[in-house]
Amino acid sequence: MDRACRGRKIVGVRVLDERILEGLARPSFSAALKGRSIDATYRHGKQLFVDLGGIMLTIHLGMTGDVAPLGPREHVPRHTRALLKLDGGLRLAYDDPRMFGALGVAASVEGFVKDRGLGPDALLVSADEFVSRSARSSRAVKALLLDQRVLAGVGNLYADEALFQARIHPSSPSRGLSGRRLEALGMAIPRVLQSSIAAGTYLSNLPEGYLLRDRGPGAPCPRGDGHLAMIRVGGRASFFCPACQKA
DNA sequence: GAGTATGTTATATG
DNA sequence: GCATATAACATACT
Repeated sequence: MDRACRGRKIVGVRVLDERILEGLARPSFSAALKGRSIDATYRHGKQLFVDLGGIMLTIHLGMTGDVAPLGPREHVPRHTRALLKLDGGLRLAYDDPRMFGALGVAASVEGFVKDRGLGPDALLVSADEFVSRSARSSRAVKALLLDQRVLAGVGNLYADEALFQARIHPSSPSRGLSGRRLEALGMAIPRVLQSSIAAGTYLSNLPEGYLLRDRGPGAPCPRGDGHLAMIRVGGRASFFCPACQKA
């Protein structure tokens, strides 16, 4: 998106379904964006920001959202909820079947992060900082990983992977874990995310030994320690190896 | 029709 | 007050 759109001017805004707008209505959203140029793009956790010089367009993809630059003849995706027309004939589609994502406007990245109480970015966080933010909680460690106020950017799948790599049972209360264990988890988080990026987010392209390459009930443990089990933690399906991730 | 799904948040319950 | 659980959002798929 940055490559395709940086330097372009927004010449038209079409909101096809107003329900994806967060905190403002169609007319003010369009007015805020129209005529502005895309200066830069930023990210904090799962939240995306498009710097329009003075204001930020905020984008969250939810579970099924996608931002797609479209060529002049290219078809608009089926569940496009908003369409930005850029100069030079380029269009940018926000496609989101389940509409769990959202578009909005914010004054700055810092302000947005503060307002939402988002934790540090999971890709950049140090193991020490992760440990200090999670060590004293009685909550299940997986619920902490998914709590964007503790750490911003880890979702259900990558939480499972990081816990597997650190050999931690997903429902362990984090305060019962040794400093060493928590530190191993803190180191696993950015490593897992980097691997996923390197794999183009295709789970089958992840390195050997990753649980996510075959995450399903009864799938073999990549370490050869039996097979995976599924439980619910924090309402989310959680796959783990009962043999190497002991409670 | 039931149940599931890579997310977040408001409300309910213990 | 705290933590956890559930519902809600909307669509696709098995």
